[in-house]
Amino acid sequence: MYPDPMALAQVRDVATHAGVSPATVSNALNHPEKVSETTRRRVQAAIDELGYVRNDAARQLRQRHNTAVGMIVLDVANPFFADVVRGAEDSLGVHRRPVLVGNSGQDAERELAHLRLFEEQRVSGLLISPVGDVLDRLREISGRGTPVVLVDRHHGDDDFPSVAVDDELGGRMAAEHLLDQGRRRLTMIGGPTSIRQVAQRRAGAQAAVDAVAGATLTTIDTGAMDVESGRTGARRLLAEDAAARPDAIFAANDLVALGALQELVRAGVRVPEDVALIGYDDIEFAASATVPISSVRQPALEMGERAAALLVAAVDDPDAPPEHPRFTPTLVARESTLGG
Amino acid sequence: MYPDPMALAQVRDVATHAGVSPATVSNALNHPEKVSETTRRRVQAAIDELGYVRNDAARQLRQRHNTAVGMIVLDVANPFFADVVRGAEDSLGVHRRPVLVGNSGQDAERELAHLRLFEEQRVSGLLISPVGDVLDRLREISGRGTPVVLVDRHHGDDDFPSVAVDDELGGRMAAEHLLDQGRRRLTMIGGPTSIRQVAQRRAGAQAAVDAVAGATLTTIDTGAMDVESGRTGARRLLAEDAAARPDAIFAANDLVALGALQELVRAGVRVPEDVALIGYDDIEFAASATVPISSVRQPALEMGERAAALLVAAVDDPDAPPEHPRFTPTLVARESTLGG
DNA sequence: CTGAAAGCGCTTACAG
DNA sequence: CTGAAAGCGCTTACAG
Repeated sequence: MYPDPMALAQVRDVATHAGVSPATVSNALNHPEKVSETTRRRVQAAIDELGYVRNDAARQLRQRHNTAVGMIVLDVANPFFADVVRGAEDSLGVHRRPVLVGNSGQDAERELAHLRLFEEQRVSGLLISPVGDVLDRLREISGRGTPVVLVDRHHGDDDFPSVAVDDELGGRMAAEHLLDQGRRRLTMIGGPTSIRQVAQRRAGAQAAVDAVAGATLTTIDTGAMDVESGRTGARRLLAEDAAARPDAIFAANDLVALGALQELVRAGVRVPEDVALIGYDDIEFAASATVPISSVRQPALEMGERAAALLVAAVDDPDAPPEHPRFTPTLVARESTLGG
Repeated sequence: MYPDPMALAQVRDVATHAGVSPATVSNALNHPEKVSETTRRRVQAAIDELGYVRNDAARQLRQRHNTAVGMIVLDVANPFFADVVRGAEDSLGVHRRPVLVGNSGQDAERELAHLRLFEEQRVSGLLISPVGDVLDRLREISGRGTPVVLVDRHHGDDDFPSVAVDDELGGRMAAEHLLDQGRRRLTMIGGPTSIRQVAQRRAGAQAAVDAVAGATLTTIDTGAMDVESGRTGARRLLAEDAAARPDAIFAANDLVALGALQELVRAGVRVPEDVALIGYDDIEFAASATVPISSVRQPALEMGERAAALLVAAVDDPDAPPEHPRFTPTLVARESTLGG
């Protein structure tokens, strides 16, 4: 079906060219200390001359070991996850492990496809921030020998290590901050609520609201968590009766907050005077928005680094008890919630 | 060195379990039309029961063909490239080709490492926006049979297809817009200038400035193109004598523009009254900045889609003459350059 | 429609 | 330090 790649040089060609055996070529490449200086140089010269490029599939098949690590994230276009990935890459780079990144885009099917692909590739480990209901699937994969580390998520009964931030606490911090500013009619924008992060942040906010008499929390489920969803959510909110309108918005993440802000500004609604606005993640762009956006900060880089470290530990010792480090979110108050 | 993965089920186990031969298992999986309905179901049942997961390395070795495509981008954390990747993924997904993304992070060494890894993996093609001086390297790779498509770059004498935007035109548009607003002392912030995009945008801006008597263009080379570089660049600019200060900034991309804006606002410099500011790429966050930032828009999604299409075409017919579609940038004027 | 045999391109014991 | 032989787990002609 596809054109045959032209005849590439193989170990045996290199061997012939250098006047040694294939085994020696392989040793020169993989165990240089086993080969004499002279031979090594002759082999290298032959490699350069022939433009030999090792076939990784054959190598992996024989070695029964793939150094690469697979990473599946909710949304690569979200700067928060971009930073988590960067943290993992930095950490794994030290161990000379390439990171293959798969983007689920909050789509459960794409998530499954990536899981399958990575397992077929026999990656040495898997880092994942799950969208769908894949815990059973992950248990199977892990049971077959591929270590799994959960990123940005933790179940009490998890069989695998995880790195998480206390989302319930974060949600509570966001809501308490809004309440402290005198706001009482809160709305949360984001979704889908089936995503654990969203549900937990909402639960935390609900707890804070319940503790204050007369305070309320409603929800606008946008089904996604990008800038466009923020715009949609804000539009739905603006369609409501102005009198009943909330006086504070808790956006499930900063992308949503940015979209909501755009729409509010366009509609002439003043932030924070008419509506206070707080986001989540504290991505770089929150601070430089039209109105600088308050946010609940998560340590993205550190989370990625730590997750990678847990994975390397699990690869080295599959029987070690799983750790579940938990990071604490911090509130970053800016103009969008202050001085309203 | 690493713990042996436990004995996973293999085709022969599935075959035994289903009471057929390994060849039939393989056919059931890869050429279902060659296998009877009953047999196919028995095989599938055995697969499910044993939790068989195909070994991709063995498959690839035998098939001599990898469907995956490798993509190397300058900076995954830049929303512009995130969109280019998304465009490529959308387009390649239709052809059922997974995209493996490698991030060079504007680092020539990481770029080479990814090139080597992808070629060893025998990816069916390579999409790359090059950082370093890798054209010779790419010619070798392409000569060995891996089709290469250049993204966001075009050399007149390229042996491979490419997708590009006219950066010189974009640079000229940015500068002309600033000049039209009555600005005369322009500064470009970005870098390194060794990156072709930066050099060409600058050349275009220079041409525009040269056409206007009394207009000048200076450069602040920041060595990188992220938000932090924008801050650094603006700080260096603010350290200059206020009288000699430029009245307009052309940031090499929007991340740099956002960083510069942050620093200017902090220093109490008014945008656009004291200094006009224009960026490049028109990422989503430019429009929602403290002061909405003017920008030169590049069609990121379309570029990714088109590049992927060219790659698929090159895979299907390696001897087709390379195409070099070129997109036209468009100016998006916002508050940061208007009404100063 | 099904199966026996060969082979993809490496690396790994093992013997020398 | 070097090489002959075996084998990693699949898929592909080919024969039946």
